[in-house]
Amino acid sequence: MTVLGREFYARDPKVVAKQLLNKVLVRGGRSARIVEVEAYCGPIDAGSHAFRGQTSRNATMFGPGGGLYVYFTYGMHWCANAVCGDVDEGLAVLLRAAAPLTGLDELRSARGPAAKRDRDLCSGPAKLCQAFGLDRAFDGADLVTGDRGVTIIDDGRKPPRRPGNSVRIGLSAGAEHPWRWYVEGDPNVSALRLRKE
DNA sequence: ACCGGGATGTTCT
DNA sequence: GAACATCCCGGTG
Repeated sequence: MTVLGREFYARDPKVVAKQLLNKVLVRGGRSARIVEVEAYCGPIDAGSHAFRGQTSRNATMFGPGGGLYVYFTYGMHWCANAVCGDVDEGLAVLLRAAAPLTGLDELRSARGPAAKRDRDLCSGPAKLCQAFGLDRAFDGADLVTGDRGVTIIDDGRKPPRRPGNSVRIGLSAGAEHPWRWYVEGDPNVSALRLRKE
């Protein structure tokens, strides 16, 4: 039961992404096992918010690894990333889905009536944020120090030896990169929808 | 089950 | 003014 340290995040996000599978996101009494992630690789990645350089929106991505980058999208949703690498690199891993472990009542009440089954609580990046109450107020929090009460821990379960892999979901630019990984067979992994052209 | 469309507002062109 | 790292609901098979 150890909190992931700075050195865990200070690497290539494609490596960090795979290593984050089966780690546990914690906020207070709420916790869930991470089962689906995507890597976003800065200036070389047309699908990344960091592709066109630093702005006020994505500033957290350019901070040190271990930061929590929370952004607003589609007019109503929040998504959370673990920042990777070093200062000014603009690298991150999007937390896409998780398997609820503890604090189920809190997760349910935060998600509302649309979440009928436990697998509806955290089976998508915006659902996960809603379930954990992550919004603008958490952008820039430090996962390493547990700043603002959010952290990621290792409870001893190893990442899958052979994770599922695909292109990333919902992108137009950068859609060719196969930088999504997930725990094969987990019911909380979000549905793979192909983007209409 | 698998589609299609609407909600909703910030960000960048 | 368009795009957007999404979700939910109501149609149809």
